Amino acid sequence: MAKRTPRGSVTREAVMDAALAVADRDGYEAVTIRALAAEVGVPPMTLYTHFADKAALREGMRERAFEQVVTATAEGSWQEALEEFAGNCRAVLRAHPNWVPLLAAQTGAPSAATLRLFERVFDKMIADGLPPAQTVYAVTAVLSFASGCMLFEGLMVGAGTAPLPTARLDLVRRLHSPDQHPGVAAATAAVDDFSFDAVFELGVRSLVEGIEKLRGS
Amino acid sequence: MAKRTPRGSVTREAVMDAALAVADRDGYEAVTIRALAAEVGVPPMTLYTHFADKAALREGMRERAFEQVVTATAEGSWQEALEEFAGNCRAVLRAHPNWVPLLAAQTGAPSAATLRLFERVFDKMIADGLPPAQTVYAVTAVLSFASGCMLFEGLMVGAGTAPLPTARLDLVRRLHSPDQHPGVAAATAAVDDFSFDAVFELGVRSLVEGIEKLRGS
DNA sequence: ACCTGAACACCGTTCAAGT
DNA sequence: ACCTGAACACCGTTCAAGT
Repeated sequence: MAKRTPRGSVTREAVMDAALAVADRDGYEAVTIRALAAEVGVPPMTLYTHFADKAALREGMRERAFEQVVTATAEGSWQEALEEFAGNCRAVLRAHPNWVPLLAAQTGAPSAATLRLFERVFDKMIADGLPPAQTVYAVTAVLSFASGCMLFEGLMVGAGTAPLPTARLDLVRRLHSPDQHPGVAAATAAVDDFSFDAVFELGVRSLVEGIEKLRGS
Repeated sequence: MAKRTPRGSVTREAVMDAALAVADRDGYEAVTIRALAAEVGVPPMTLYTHFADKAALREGMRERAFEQVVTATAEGSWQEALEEFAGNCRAVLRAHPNWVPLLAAQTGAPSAATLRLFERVFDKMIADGLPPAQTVYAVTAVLSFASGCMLFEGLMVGAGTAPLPTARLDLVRRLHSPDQHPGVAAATAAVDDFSFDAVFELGVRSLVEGIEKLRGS
């Protein structure tokens, strides 16, 4: 599967890191084969030694970025592990808003780092009495929520370019006619400190509590 | 803002519907200006009468697709309204898996249809005693989860091309070495009827319950 | 004034020429 | 055998020529 590294040349990891760096600096769309080749310092066609096509490049970028999420400690309850996991997703994507589109990339086999994280969480949940099957549901739900949250936040604040207060103001301003939508106007007017952090925490906490209830079933 | 429709030509809505049809039939990537022009039956450059650039086209597609979600009834509690809303998101995206990448498109002003939905949900939540500010958090959380769920499902089953049991089997097969990850292996082996529907329902229910708790605060 | 054909500056990828 | 330059078939968009 994995092509061997051409002698004396860059590694696959270095290529993926360079691609992530280009996305960080110039935007997700700027990651072209030619631009990446310039970044790495090799002729464009040489890059195909490290991936089959552009979809494979994106998948490699996504997996490489995900490895930064999997820095969880081995301590604590599964509840804490799940919250830390979600929090790491958020931290990484807030630090690198241009990586958000990678969430929509096709997936391949999970990396060893990913499996190590799942292993730890699954073990804790089973030890706590959760039905083994439900652990998969739990992790899927939390990961989905975290992904959707980041996607939605990027959508509303323009991929992290605007500060959060601006996002709220924009939301209010976008209301075409407050007269026709008094409920929306009242709700948005009452939010004077809207924060995606709060939405994120509310969601993760609610999901964890919902999962906890599965213990008795 | 909106360019006026050229006389005797197609409307903006028709262009967006045609774009959604192309995505449905040939895939999201196949929606090029030239392919869309052929679908509509006009010269490529004529399309720029209806949108400024490709990003605006994608935004128009997303908004148009979202209008299919906003078919909620006016009856029932806000809990039911939120669940119906999330369910509609799921139904539309499962019927049109090639539209999933639209979730990552930049957003513009919400359409009148979107506001009408929010209006209804906000009104119900406020009438039920929820703090007005929290209603925004609630809707954001549910919408984020629904989006993330569809994104994640599309990621795992290849944008709806594979049936769900296959998705589970793939998940298990992707485990590099079951020996090294007994917890993961046990958890996935115990899941003999993994269903994204169940994850979706678990998540939506948990989020709604988490929001309900805000009533007293 | 509005519409749109031709042209431009890209893009991902093929393939055969180089080594 | 492996690497990669040139070439191909696209792409979104500009712009000036048409009406």
